[in-house]
Amino acid sequence: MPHLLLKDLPRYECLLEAAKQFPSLDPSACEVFLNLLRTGDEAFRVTDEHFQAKGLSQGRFTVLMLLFDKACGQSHSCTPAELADRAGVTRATMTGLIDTLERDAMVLRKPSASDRRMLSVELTPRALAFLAEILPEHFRRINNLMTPLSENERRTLVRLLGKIAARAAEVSPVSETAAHA
Amino acid sequence: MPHLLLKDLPRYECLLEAAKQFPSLDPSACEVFLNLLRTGDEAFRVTDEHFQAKGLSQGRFTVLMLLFDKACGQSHSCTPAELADRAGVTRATMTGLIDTLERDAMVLRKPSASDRRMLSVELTPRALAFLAEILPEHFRRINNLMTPLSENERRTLVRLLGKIAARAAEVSPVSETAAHA
DNA sequence: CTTATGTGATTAGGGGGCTAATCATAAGGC
DNA sequence: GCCTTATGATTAGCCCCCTAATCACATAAG
Repeated sequence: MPHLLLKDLPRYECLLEAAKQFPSLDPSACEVFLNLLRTGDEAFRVTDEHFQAKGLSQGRFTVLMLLFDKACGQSHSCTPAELADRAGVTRATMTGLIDTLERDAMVLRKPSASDRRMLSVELTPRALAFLAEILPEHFRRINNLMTPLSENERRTLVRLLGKIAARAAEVSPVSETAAHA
Repeated sequence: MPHLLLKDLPRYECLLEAAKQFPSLDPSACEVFLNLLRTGDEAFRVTDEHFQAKGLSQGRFTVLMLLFDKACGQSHSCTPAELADRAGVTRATMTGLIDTLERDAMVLRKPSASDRRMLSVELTPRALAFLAEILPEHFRRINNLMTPLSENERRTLVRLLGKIAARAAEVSPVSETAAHA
């Protein structure tokens, strides 16, 4: 779901104007920031539109992909805690996602033999068929979105985004509290 | 609030591997896509962290900024419909946002004199003082996030993001249905 | 004037995030 | 063995987003 954002980005001249009122405002930094958030949202929307048409949310898609990745490896299952950790959501949220996926017969909860506190979550055959149906179109949408960029531009973009992401990780590291809770 | 996303991006080799299974998967396009969404989320988090500490959400901040922009111009107020339109959310959502802002004494609802269906929403002095307090730190955080990029790199990044955003607007234009509902 | 239609705001109900609290089971110290 | 502590999953309750339905008022047609 897109973040709430100004639909019309402030124009550069407006930023220069506002900078007079707020000395700490750096117009070029703000411009990058606003464009980054908006483009991220637009890109998200392109794929989310497809998911919604198929009755999927981004959260449910992520869970299915994590389990699909597991299924391609050796282990066929995963605990809710591991899924929450890898998806970057709380365990409470993962409980809710698994609830709706189970209701839609996409996953199965199975008790763990070794530790009776734990569950193991598995994809159903229905989920595998569903993913095989939607993934090609998903990738096509991503390709289509990126067609305006040459291979060279893609490398540049990834490099510049990486600089920002690395800086963000320094400035406000993802808290480890969730993992300990 | 960040989109639910894989915390650990698939590495490039994994994308190449997965491409064998899905012919429609273009590794470089996917790489840009995943980095864009993740970096957008990280950037969002840097500012949202600050907002949350001040008891603000992104949605409420956007509404305050829209009204603040109005207040800097001539008109001191705005209808909920206009706010919803400019923020890119539904009117129902805007009703909820205004509810919580009014509860926190940040905005006032006033009946319109000319049309008794309409309201006008105004910032309170408390909101103005609040914005004056938090905005400098908000801009500082954005500057800090962008320090790794030179002015040249910023221009490049904005240009490349613009290409994607333009493509997204072509591929899946923002529906006008919300405005008509 | 009366009625149909359009438009502003709201409400009702659902999804999906979150935190904090709860409950069952494990594991370790005495 | 028993009690404390830690950890897995869940529940309860909040916020913010959505769509669809509702209500009040304006406006135009007959």
